[in-house]
Amino acid sequence: MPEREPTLMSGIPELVLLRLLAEREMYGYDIARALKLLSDEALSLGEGVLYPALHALEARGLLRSRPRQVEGRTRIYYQATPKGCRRLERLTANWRRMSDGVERILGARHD
Amino acid sequence: MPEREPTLMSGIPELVLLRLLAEREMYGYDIARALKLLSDEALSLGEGVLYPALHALEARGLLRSRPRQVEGRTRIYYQATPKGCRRLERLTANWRRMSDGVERILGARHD
DNA sequence: TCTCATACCTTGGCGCGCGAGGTATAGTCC
DNA sequence: GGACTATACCTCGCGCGCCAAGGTATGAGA
Repeated sequence: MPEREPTLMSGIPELVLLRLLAEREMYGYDIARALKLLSDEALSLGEGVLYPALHALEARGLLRSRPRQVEGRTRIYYQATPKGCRRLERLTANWRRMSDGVERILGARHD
Repeated sequence: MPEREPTLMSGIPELVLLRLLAEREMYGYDIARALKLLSDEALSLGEGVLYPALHALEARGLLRSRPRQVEGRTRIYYQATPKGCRRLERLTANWRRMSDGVERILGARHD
């Protein structure tokens, strides 16, 4: 299975989720709050993006989850696997490459 | 018609095309070469992206085209309209916002 | 009891990037 | 003349993945 690269762009959810979860365990609702805060609203993933993304990443072995009971509520904590961390490195490199490319085109005079 | 914003990401083709064509007239084949060169291969739009995108942008009134005969070949030159330029400004601002958001998340320690 | 915050989830639509494939002319090399 | 490359345009269909909308359930405070 060739593990297709995400196209040109989009794949931001995958990138940022792996980034957050490579550092510490978090649960869905928490992630949503953190993203909004950290990115100054720019990267708020709706729940219709967030949860399916988490499930898909787990199914691909990039995340691992465990449920925890906290104050009578069930939370599902996710965390990046080693495979997920390697994937994160690749995606980060892709992002930089692509982002630099856009900046070069936006920034320069081309006449 | 609310003229929907492109989602989270993706819309890079629209952004870079408008950027290039806001400055000077170019034709398809030329654009493809320029993008590869300027972005160091990172942003090479295949023809299956490029031409449909140009047509769509023209249909929306963001580009204007005129055919020219050069050395026995027909080239179709495109150029951004004023409306296209205004759109470019909006998209550029969106890109910065979103790009900064990603950088903030990639760059920081979150523990 | 009502509402708000917390916490999870699915479904359907559809935009759009992309690979693959198609047409045609001009020039070059043998 | 035939083959090949570069130039120059185009379309079609697949499918990924974003997103809005809607659904369930618990705990806390008014």
